[in-house]
Amino acid sequence: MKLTASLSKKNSASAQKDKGALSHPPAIFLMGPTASGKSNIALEIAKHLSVEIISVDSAQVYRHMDIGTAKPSAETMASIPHHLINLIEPYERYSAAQFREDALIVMKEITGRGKIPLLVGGTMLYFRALLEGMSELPPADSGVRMAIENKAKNIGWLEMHKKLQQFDPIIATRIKPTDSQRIQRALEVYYLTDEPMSELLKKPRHAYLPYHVSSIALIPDDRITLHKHIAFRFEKMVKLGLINEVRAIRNKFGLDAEATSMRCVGYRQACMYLDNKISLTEMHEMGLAATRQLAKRQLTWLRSMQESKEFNCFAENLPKLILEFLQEKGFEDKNHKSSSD
RNA sequence: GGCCAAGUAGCUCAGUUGGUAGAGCAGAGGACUGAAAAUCCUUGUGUCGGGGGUUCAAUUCCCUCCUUGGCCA
Repeated sequence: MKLTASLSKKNSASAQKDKGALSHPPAIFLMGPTASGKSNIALEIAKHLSVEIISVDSAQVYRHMDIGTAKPSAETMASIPHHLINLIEPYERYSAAQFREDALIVMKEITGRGKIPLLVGGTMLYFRALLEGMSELPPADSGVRMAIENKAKNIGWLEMHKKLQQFDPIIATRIKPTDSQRIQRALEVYYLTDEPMSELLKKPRHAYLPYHVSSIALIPDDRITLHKHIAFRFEKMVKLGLINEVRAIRNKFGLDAEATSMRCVGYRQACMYLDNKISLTEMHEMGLAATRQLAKRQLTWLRSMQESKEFNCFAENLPKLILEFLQEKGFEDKNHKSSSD
């Protein structure tokens, strides 16, 4: 129960940016690894501020995937507006770029209603896409991707990497010959645009975010406690019927283990179990490990973002401290509006 | 109680014809531009169950004890 750090890196540039940003409407970012208690804090904030919640979560965009993605309950969603949840079917595709687009629209709508957008989630790439924008690159093209994949099946990704080296040596040094996914993307961009991806990345990004953002990161100061929360939550999901949920989705849509949605933590392991690849015990163990690894990667993101930005970190689930922090930032409690300042 | 097998990294197990040991998984750290809950990189010293013996040298061979399985009583 303590504040680990309240870093606010104030260089002249960011101070200047702040001044300009004052005219912008406010927005709150609440980030944290899985099972860190983001949702509860968000609800606590919602009791005091006029907010609408935007989910920043690459798994909650899928419909029917409720248990394993820890979606808020129907009651919660009814009592306070939630956005960017249940957008697509499990066989469809979403992306960071799509998120940025969607989030900007929803944020504008919320602001238009005189409310504050509260962005809550653990998909740090999405947060970054929103904050820093994305380069102008072509969207995924399933035809091109399939062609690349088929070629790779024949000659192997190492050879594909060598190809990439010819088209775009700069990006090829950045991408490891083992990183099939990024090799595929870089080749895809080249085939679609006839330009090396590294050139396209040099051009200025669309980074416009007309909001005065206050960022909060929930960083548990004790990994063991986080792991306990993760274990507790995963077991709960299994008890609630995670495996049945996965079975139903696969029956309904005929998805195989290759589907992006079925690669989500928990879903992937449930698929392996349903395909008789692993036992039930192994499903538990592997699901837990995958969740821990996800949390670790999310924390890596948070640490690296912490170094580059104004960023306020809280150790534990401390609604009170966070509300105080938000009040310092100028947010007024809706329950006693006139009293403050 | 008798016989057999096994005890080596957090876990599962290799291995050393005697020169103090290494894989997978887990864990930790990192990268990250339309799949990101994805994809990928780096990272392995541990009384080789305890004690004793043989030996220049034992985790390895011998004896003994302990523990855990299995079989027989």
